[in-house]
Amino acid sequence: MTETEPPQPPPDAPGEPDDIAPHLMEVFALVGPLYRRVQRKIEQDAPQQGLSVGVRAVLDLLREHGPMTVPQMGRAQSLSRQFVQRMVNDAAARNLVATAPNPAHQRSSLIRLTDDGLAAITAVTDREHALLRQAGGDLTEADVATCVRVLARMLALFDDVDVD
Amino acid sequence: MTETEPPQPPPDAPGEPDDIAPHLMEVFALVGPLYRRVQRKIEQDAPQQGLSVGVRAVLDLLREHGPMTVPQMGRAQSLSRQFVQRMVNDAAARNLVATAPNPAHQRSSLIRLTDDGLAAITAVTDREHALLRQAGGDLTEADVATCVRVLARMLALFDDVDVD
DNA sequence: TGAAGGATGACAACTGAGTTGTCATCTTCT
DNA sequence: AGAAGATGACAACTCAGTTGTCATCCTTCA
Repeated sequence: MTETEPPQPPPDAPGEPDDIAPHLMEVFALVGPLYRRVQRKIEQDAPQQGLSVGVRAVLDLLREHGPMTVPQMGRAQSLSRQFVQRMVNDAAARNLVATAPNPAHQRSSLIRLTDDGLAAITAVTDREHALLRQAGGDLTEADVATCVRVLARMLALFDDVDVD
Repeated sequence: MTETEPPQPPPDAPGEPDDIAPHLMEVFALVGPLYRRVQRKIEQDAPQQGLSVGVRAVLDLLREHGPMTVPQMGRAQSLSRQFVQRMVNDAAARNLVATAPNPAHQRSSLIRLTDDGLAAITAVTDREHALLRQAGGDLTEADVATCVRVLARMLALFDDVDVD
């Protein structure tokens, strides 16, 4: 980074020992740029597969969770049902996913990964694993676990923001 | 969250004790939804001020860093110069920022917060502080600091992704 | 059993963030 | 002085994601 200063939180009232709100603001400040760069990187990394972040998210979810319906995926990622549907349609057009009959629901079929889809998402995540291994450096698993905990906590805070 | 499962990283080769790459992938998985929800929340929270995330980022930067030029801000946030310029123009049209002559550069003037701008960004961040205080819960400052460290590390990884 | 109300798929229009491209002018470097 | 780079201005564009609407299907309950 060339000119990015570490954020200087405005001076605190020294009377409040663990008001962590300003520190959480730093997290926000980091999440924005990180999200943008990761998005750009994903596009750069997988132009041949033509995996948009949306399609990628769908494949990821299916690999981790097994076959699901479109609305289930939307809820799981707090994305609109319609958007997920569009991503699934995209993926289906490329033979990355296929529909399987849903025993529990006639109208809403299960979406599952095809072999092509599994190969595609595996290739992408393998590449990312390799990249992230470089990032490892001085970070311990505990550090990362803590980070995940903090982010999850913040995410939960915004849970009430609903969709659809 | 209703249906979000904790991500199940695909089984690892057990021979590598601290391959943290899969855990960093969890961070990715969290950053996306968090970014989206925060964005939505910012809009909801400040509709009266009409602060888009872009304008908000500009005001934030100016408050923390003092007057800067547009290209400096772009580099600091890894955003395109042109985009930042548009946000600054927006903000200037609402009298949230003003241009000051730049002693070091005739063409590229310094952008500074106006009183209105300071009031606006202060109001917004105060509201956010209040929100985040709720999130505090069982998180310690050390936790959050660790989180910031991890995110910063990941961000640095993507530093080469350049703009303009 | 038969509505009523909710969930789903399909399609379209829209917003907002952010980029890319281009050109003219201004600065800086040699 | 001249070349190369930085800046402002403006426009076109992409991409993520939402909102709205309608018709069909599923579920529940009186």
